[in-house]
Amino acid sequence: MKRIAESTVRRLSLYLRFLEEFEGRGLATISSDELAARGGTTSAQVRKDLSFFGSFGKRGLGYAVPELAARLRQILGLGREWRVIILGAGKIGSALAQYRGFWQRGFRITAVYDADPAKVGRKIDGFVIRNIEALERDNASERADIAVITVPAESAQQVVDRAVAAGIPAIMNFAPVQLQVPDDIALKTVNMAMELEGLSFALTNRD
Amino acid sequence: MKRIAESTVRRLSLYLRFLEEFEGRGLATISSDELAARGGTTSAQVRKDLSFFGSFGKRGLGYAVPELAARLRQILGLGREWRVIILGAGKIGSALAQYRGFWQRGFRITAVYDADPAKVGRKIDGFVIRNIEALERDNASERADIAVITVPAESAQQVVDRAVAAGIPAIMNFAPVQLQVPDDIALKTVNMAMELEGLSFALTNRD
DNA sequence: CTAAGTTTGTGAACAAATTCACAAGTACCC
DNA sequence: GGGTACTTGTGAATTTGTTCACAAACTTAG
Repeated sequence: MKRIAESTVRRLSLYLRFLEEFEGRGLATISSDELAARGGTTSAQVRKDLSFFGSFGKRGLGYAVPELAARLRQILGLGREWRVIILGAGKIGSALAQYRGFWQRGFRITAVYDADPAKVGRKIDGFVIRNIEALERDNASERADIAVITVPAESAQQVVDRAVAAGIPAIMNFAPVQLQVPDDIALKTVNMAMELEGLSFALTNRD
Repeated sequence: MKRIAESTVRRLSLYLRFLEEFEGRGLATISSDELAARGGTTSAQVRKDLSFFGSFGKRGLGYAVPELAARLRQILGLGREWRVIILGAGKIGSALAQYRGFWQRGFRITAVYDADPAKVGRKIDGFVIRNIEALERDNASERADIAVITVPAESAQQVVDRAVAAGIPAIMNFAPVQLQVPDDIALKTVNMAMELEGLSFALTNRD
């Protein structure tokens, strides 16, 4: 298959969200124009994005809402459950552990780890915080799909190295650093400081 | 000035982080090659990014670390303090209110709001949670620069509408929805569900 | 002062992503 | 059944972003 741009994947994710909303309202079909208006893009963009994966619409009519939603879920790999562990039981890690929105889309948090002996053994939302020293051993049997990194910047690289060594194939990084991982590991970084600086730039350089 | 791509701004932010690290180690100069290696890009990209704003280097030598850092801070608008309010005192909002990393870069959290009467009046990290009904009134005198939206998806649009009506010119959105704002308002959305779906896609469609 | 060795800044070439534009289907009405 | 009104799917055109490649400028050594 042709390589798919990251921006395309993000938009598919958006489209799916809208489709689910329409599905809830019981609408049967939707046009690329309606999807586009909702997502702040153009109808041509919507059709091009979908065309990478096949042709799902009916000319003159549009797309069948439940079918397109099902196809997008399949494309995005949301037809299964993903096992997610959280590394770092600080403020952000704890907040994510308690966030219900993930469960809904098939992302199951299966464990929370921390390096601080004072935190290990305590509970967050039903999870007993485990010692990060046990990560490799635990993961030999528990096999997580995604590790969420919420440790301080200073220790993020060594924690991600451990996660990779333990065989975890995807990393979602919240630490404000650029992490190095092997090519075959999927990595996404959410850097709030960088986003704020983007706003700072926009506010400073507007006409 | 020519329009600057968002990707360029993100990289400037990265470069600045590295420069500050180098500054801390007392290094006097750095080449575009060294900066590039650190940020996972190319030296040509670094030079092109900087060239939009002027020419800061010395041929044969590289860039003076403290000077380039200062220029980048100026370009990104980090030479001043930004007043930030948090709208939504749930798990994520509270975690952000307590996060120290923002302060360091000049983003000062000045207030936390919530709509839930049970939360209003309580304290988070020294901030008394205010009633969101008071937003417009408060902001007439307090004039925040950036509003961080951490309310549930259902109420995010109405909250952002209020923030815009109150005269806040920049929005950082953590609610998992696509917000509509006027053209002259700066908006960044961090959607964790979407990032996770990106990882799901990567894990599903790798060779 | 000259020669050798670096490294910047930038137009030009290239690649990637988006938008255009239109033929080819489909539905609906009379 | 024929005509009208829509809407998709997709090559081609355009725009945007990245990489190349090299002259110009500077440093250092002798």
